[in-house]
Amino acid sequence: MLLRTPIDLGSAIRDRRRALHLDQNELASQVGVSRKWIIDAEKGKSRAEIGLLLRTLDVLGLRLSLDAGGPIAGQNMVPTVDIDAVLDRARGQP
Amino acid sequence: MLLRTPIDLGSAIRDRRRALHLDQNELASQVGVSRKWIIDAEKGKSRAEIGLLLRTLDVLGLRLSLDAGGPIAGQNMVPTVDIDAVLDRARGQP
DNA sequence: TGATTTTGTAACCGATCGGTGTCATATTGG
DNA sequence: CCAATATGACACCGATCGGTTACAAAATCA
Repeated sequence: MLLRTPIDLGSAIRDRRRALHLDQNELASQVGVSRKWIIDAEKGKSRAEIGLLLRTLDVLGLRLSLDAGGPIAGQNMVPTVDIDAVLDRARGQP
Repeated sequence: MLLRTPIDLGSAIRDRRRALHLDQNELASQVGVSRKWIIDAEKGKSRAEIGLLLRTLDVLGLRLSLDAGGPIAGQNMVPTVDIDAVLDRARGQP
């Protein structure tokens, strides 16, 4: 699943918690946070701490992976060329 | 790349920022945060807000994906069986 | 249906956030 | 070498965090 917003993350947490048949209290105590925090996180709180979120995903058996946005769906097309190398080569041949 | 800790995330942010030849000020203004925040985030601050982090990854053209931990490296082996279905079936045959 | 469990909301609190500004220390370029 | 740029660290501030407690609403189940 692709994560774009905190709401995506919250939904994933809630779905996974339910799939594992855990209530908010169980999850909270396993993660080491209050039930209030779980509620907010599942609502997609944008100011939630990354550390607590990572611990939550770990407890839920969810893995986060990071990679450069592909050219297909990428709204951030980034060239792979090494600009410095290109310039250095250009300067070497005046 | 696999993300386990906020430090992993911070390193990825720094590496990507440098690969794009952005300084901390450039990145900060594009993300809409202070340079102080970029410094802390790259250091792997565990209490950084998820919302700002997601915006940062977006600016850097990095994508986050989430999936259930596989059985190979998984320290959280979770059975796929639907316990409720199993129990319902058991009750159906007394 | 009634009883139990689960979930949502609110107020209060100390702790910590992120922004701003400044200065010192690398690091880079000529 | 010096100058310019980039990075790190610090103090100060208002805003907001997450924890706690309590109560109400909703969902679940016999």
